[in-house]
Amino acid sequence: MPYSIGQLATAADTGVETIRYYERRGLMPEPPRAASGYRRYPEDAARRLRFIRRAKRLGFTLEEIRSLLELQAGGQRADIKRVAEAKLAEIEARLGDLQRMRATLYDVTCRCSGEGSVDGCPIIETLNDDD
Amino acid sequence: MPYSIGQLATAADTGVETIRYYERRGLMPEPPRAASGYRRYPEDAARRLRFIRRAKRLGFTLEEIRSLLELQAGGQRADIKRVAEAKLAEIEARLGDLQRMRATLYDVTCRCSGEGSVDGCPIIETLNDDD
DNA sequence: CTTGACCCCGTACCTTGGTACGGGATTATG
DNA sequence: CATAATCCCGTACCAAGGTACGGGGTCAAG
Repeated sequence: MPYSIGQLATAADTGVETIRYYERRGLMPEPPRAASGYRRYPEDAARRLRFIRRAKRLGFTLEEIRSLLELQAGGQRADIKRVAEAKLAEIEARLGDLQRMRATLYDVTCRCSGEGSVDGCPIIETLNDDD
Repeated sequence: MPYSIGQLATAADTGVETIRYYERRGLMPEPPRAASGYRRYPEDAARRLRFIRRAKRLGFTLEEIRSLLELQAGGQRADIKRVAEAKLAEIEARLGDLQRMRATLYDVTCRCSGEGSVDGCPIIETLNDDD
């Protein structure tokens, strides 16, 4: 007994609009239709939606997830690994950026007494000083 | 001798459109105009643009920068510090998210041999397994 | 004094990941 | 069988931070 789009949305804890959006983006295959035009999803559709959600949590974009799903259905393990390693590198780069931001913000908030006028506030001075 | 918007853009290494956008967003004050309607920027306009760029590099949004600029021109140091501490907390939260992503991605790419078909690929299995 | 570079303004467009709206058809419930 | 819930489709809208475009006015050099 196939799912309607609403039942699938409930089963996968997502929105109907989201499923239709994923279909437009090529992440969900176009399902067969009833005579009325209603989408009829097979059992494994919910599994695919969960795959998408987990991949999102790992930082993959929808476009990347689309290609992971393609590779899952007919690619080499090496291709998958390449995609994952690229994402790992990207995340490490973002981590580096954020760590630099944190270091500066931490330094600057520690040095700010939090009392008095803004004149001489180390936070403002840091933003005004040359790099 | 005041800057034209193009000269200011060159001096601050930004785009003309960006300056006009910052003006609309309330980050740059509306400058006096020549009789022709051309904007005439005072000397310190470039300094303000550099302030904005540095604040962006620390992770502040334009809206937050707008309020930092307001506070700079008449606030208490405590207000500045509150804004900076909130941003620090936000960045630390994002760091936590990214570190969790990195840990999983690192684990999963290490466990993937990178050879053979996708069947049994630990990356794909991780994405298919229950949380 | 003409030509090109610059400036004006308003508006549309871009990315990413959806969400909302509206009008019309269908299905499920009481 | 009437009515509510669900579904269809296309399109518009949201955040954020800009970028691009088009039609027209202005300024500087040759």
